Amino acid sequence: MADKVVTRFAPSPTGNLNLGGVRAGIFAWLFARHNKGKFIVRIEDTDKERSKKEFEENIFESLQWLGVDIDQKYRQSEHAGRHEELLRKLIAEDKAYISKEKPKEEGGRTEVIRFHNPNKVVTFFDAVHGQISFDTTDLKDFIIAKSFTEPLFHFALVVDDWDEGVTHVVRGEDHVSNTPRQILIQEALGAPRPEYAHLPLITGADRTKLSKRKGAMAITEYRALGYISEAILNFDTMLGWHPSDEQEIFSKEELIAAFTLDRVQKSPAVLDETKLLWFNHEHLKRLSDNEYAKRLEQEIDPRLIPLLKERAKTLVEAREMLTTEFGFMQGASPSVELLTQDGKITAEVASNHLKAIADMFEHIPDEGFSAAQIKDILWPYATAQGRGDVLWPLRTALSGATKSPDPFIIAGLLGKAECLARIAAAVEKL
RNA sequence: GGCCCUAUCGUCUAACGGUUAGGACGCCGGCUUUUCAAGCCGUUAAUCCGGGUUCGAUUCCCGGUAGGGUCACCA
Repeated sequence: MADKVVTRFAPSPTGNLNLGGVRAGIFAWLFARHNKGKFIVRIEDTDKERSKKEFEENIFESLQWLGVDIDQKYRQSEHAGRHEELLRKLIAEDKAYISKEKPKEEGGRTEVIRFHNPNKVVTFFDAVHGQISFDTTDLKDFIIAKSFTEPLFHFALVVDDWDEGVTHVVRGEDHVSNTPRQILIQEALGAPRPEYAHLPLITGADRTKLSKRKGAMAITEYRALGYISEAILNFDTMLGWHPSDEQEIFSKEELIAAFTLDRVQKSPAVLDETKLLWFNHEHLKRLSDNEYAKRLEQEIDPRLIPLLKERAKTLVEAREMLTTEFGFMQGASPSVELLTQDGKITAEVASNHLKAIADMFEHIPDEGFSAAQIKDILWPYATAQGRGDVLWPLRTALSGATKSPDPFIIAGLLGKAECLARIAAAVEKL
């Protein structure tokens, strides 16, 4: 523990980052930040056929959006010289050799570099699973490079982790079975063994690993759907990790302060979008009004923000509400059916109540025309006359909508003159 | 199939040998300023099975079963 903690996230740029993939990055980063260590992102681009620039960009864009700050960035291909050097060294020491092969496919290569497997049992300690042992004999003399300039990821990864001083390898559980061969390479190279922590997988409803093929959404798609980064970060962390108390909503700083590897779950977790929606709403509610407006990225009456926070679970939903539940801000033209609740209230009753309300409104001074004030004045009347009969016509006269906030809030928002105008228009129709 | 990992409400999880097995999401029901949300209250719901160890197992051990991961000249 004397050494400074160094972790890394090593994605291959072969697809957009999804909740499963980024989880390894988040945990490695959380662990580094919690221990005041260093966090590295290394793009594993040794597979030139499948690696794409756009995916690399998507990875960095997603991390940045989530607030996962990076101390150092590498690209594996930048280290080709070093990989070749150590490949030659291993061969010189007879720990690896050039192997003649019969090509598997048309035009395949006839030579590859294989590792001299010492055929031993490798035991390592995993921070989440405890001790794990493998007999590496099954691995045979596995291939570590296609050629001196084309190392395979097992080899390149070990070299890079060593050179970059990585002390803790935090990654998905799908890598446990890769670990023994990487340890063998480390030992041949004389590289130190880092600590390992293999995270449980995140699965879809079918309980298999999340993958783009099965429609796992990219982080950037969640953003487009109106999710905010605080919620994604919090939710993704809670999938497979749990604090010692019952707190559920965490800010980024709280997550860093609370995160430890020993509270990481051993078993895989199913991704539940419903709970994500709840997390999103909770974090949306916690945003300051200013911040909320900024995230909405559109002009909005600031008085609407607290109401939107209460009702909308995503930013997209909030934007939609501006034209539905809050469409009354732009005007209202209720039908007679709406005003009378499809005839449940007679036109005469509705009309009389509206006239009475207009009269009461007239007597409220402009500066006292607030939701609370209006309610105080109207409530006794509504209670005496039948709340449904009074409040429904009023709400629909003002909103023209089946769904809206309550009539007092609407009235406060519209102001006295507008209310009187809309009530008069409704009375006219009845 | 070999090897490895895992196993508590539908889902995320708590309980590091002794609890009426706790919380959250969802569902359902109720209440509320009788629209729609939100909010509040409540209900429903779980230790995979079988053996041990122990005075006592969700917890420790073994076996079974089930699920997953991995077995590339991908990462």
